[in-house]
Amino acid sequence: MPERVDKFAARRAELAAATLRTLAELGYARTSLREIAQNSEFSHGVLHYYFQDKVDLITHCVREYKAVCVTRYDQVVATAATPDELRQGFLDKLAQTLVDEAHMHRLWYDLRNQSMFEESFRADVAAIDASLERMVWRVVSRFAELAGARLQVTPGVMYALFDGLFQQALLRRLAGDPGAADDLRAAVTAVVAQVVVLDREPALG
Amino acid sequence: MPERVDKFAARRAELAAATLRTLAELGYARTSLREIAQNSEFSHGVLHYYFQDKVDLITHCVREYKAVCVTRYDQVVATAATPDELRQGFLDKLAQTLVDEAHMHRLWYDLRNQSMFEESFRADVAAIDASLERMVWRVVSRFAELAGARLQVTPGVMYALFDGLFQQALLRRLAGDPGAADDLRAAVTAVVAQVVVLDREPALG
DNA sequence: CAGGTTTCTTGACGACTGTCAAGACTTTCT
DNA sequence: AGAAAGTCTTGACAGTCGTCAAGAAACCTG
Repeated sequence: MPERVDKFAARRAELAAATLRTLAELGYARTSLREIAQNSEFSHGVLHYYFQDKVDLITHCVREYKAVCVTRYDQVVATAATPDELRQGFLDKLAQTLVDEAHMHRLWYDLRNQSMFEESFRADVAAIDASLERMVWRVVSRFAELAGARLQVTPGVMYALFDGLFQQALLRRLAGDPGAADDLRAAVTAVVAQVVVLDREPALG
Repeated sequence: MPERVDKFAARRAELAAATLRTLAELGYARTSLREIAQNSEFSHGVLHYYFQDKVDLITHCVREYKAVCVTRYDQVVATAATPDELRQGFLDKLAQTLVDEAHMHRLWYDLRNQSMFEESFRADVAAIDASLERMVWRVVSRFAELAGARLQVTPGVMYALFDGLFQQALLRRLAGDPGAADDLRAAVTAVVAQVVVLDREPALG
């Protein structure tokens, strides 16, 4: 039994990977099951053997996607010993993933947007969004700790700010703007400078 | 001739309105020409009489959408005489449009996301994004002027921050969260407090 | 090797898509 | 009035879609 279920799970993961590739390439609106199958080594019928229907398939993919994303900066957070080291490491990874995984990021925004229309995605998307928020908060709060500073905004606001900056950078990047990554670094740096305030130095009177 | 072209333009606008209604309701992925026609008083064939194809139709709608959005806060900016008045008026309109026009906003995010996949939308979407950026900047720079304060971020960064906050609020609002609007007001207020700094009072040492 | 189970392919179904041409209806013009 | 131009409907086309059932192929177990 355990071997059977492992093989079954492995196939599911294989097909999920093909689905994610296709979604990242074409977007949700133009991704079909036959196209997904062509991006795998199987035929289109097998998808209904491993997944109940299209929503089940995509939901499963979104959940897998979560695990990958959420740990992106954990290494940096764990090893950085100074605020500068943490900021540099974070900005490096941020700029790198903007460039290297642009297609996956646009997929995430696509699916998050679908959840505004399709009730069925809403719960999973909200859970991932919350995970990303915690991820950002881990980075920023650790930075404040190392810098001996206080944070002037809540985790939710912090995440929204970073997400807005990243999304704008992604739009520019996908439009071919070569300065997108550098500008993102500068923007994040500037915003952090406003929002992270040294102890005993309140921002506004 | 001028009457003819007016009538033609009026029909185009009428069909464009039906298209926007449909897109706001179903999202880009599930909007078909027949569905659009059913939301108008005409049959599906007429769309190809007034528009070249589906992309032409949607592009035209996106351009019309722009004109509506971009002037949302102009009145408030023009009439507000104090920083508090401007902030109150801006926050009121912001919270109101979040609730009243949630469907149109999710459509905008949907189309902006499509531009990450479809080259054909990219130029129009980028133009609208730039207009929105200028709109935000008109509000914020006027606020700084009234308050005798300096802005610590660029227009692009400012817009990205506001957009990120608004998008998170929209997600929560569409998920049924009744506190989304109030939290958006609080978040924007908090961020502005960090980013708008009184003259001769630099933010960080 | 035979028998049964799991896995995968094939082909079909009804429904839906964008597009377009043929023609009917309406309006305008002479 | 009739002719012409503009407007709109209808129905069809070639595709594509998600889904599923029938059966082939591969695999494991006896």
